[in-house]
Amino acid sequence: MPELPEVETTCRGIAPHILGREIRAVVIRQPKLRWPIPDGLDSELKGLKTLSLERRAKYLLLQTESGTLILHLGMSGSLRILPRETAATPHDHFDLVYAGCCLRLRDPRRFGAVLWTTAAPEEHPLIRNLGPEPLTSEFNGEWLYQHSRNKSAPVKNLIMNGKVVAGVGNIYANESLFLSGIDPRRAGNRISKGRYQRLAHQIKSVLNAAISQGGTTLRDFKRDDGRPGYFSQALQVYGKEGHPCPGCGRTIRRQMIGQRSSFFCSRCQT
DNA sequence: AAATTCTCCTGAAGGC
DNA sequence: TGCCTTCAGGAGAATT
Repeated sequence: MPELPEVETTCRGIAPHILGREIRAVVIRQPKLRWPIPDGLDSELKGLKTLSLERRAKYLLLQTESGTLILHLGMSGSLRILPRETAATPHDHFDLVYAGCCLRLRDPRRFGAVLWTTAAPEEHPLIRNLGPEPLTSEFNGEWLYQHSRNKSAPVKNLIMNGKVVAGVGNIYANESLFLSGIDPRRAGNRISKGRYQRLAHQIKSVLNAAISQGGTTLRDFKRDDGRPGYFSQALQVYGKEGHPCPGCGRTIRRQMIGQRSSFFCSRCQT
């Protein structure tokens, strides 16, 4: 599924094709995504230039002269650049047609979103309350420590809470907790500042590593999207129930935490 | 306020 | 081979 690194990879891969280019047409084949694709988007967008494409959390912000298109890939979404508007398959819900290419959203499970705002995107309700980007210096162990003092819920919930830090999904939450030796079930307010510093460091480290792997898949935008990308080779615990822990050999456990599958080693993670 | 539950949807996987 | 059931998963909304 597209987590932050894949969204970042998508952003970098697509931007060169659409920056500065004019949107010639909009095709909406299936408006029923997580929220309906707004009516009248075609007349709204037609003729506008794409000024920038940026990632915020797992959102992509496509800015034009008169507003911003907010895209989210949900858990099965993918964006591709096609040389031209070609025949659509059943889950190709949305196209932005440019003069020289077509940007197409495919999303079988339709958890994604295409929204439009004419206000500053950082003020949009979906963006406004997001915490800092995990790869910025604003996000660090001190930040996690400060935001965990009144949280008795598991630390895994804390780092997956977008108001605390934006865009850390299930895979990277599991991985970073393993790499920092923290039990995902441990209450947020029962973790020392030093351990939070290690955790913040590992979150950055694992996201950066995955982004650089995503970079190697850049050319492969046609890749089917349901399965993990190349970074799956580097996963230590995610999806590894029953496998030996890479650190100590004990069997990796799986347990639901906050309605999410969690994988960990009960010897290495305390 | 914090924590938990519900919800959207469909491909994949498992059972028989 | 094929049908039926179950489940995962991002994240906002509703509920406790």
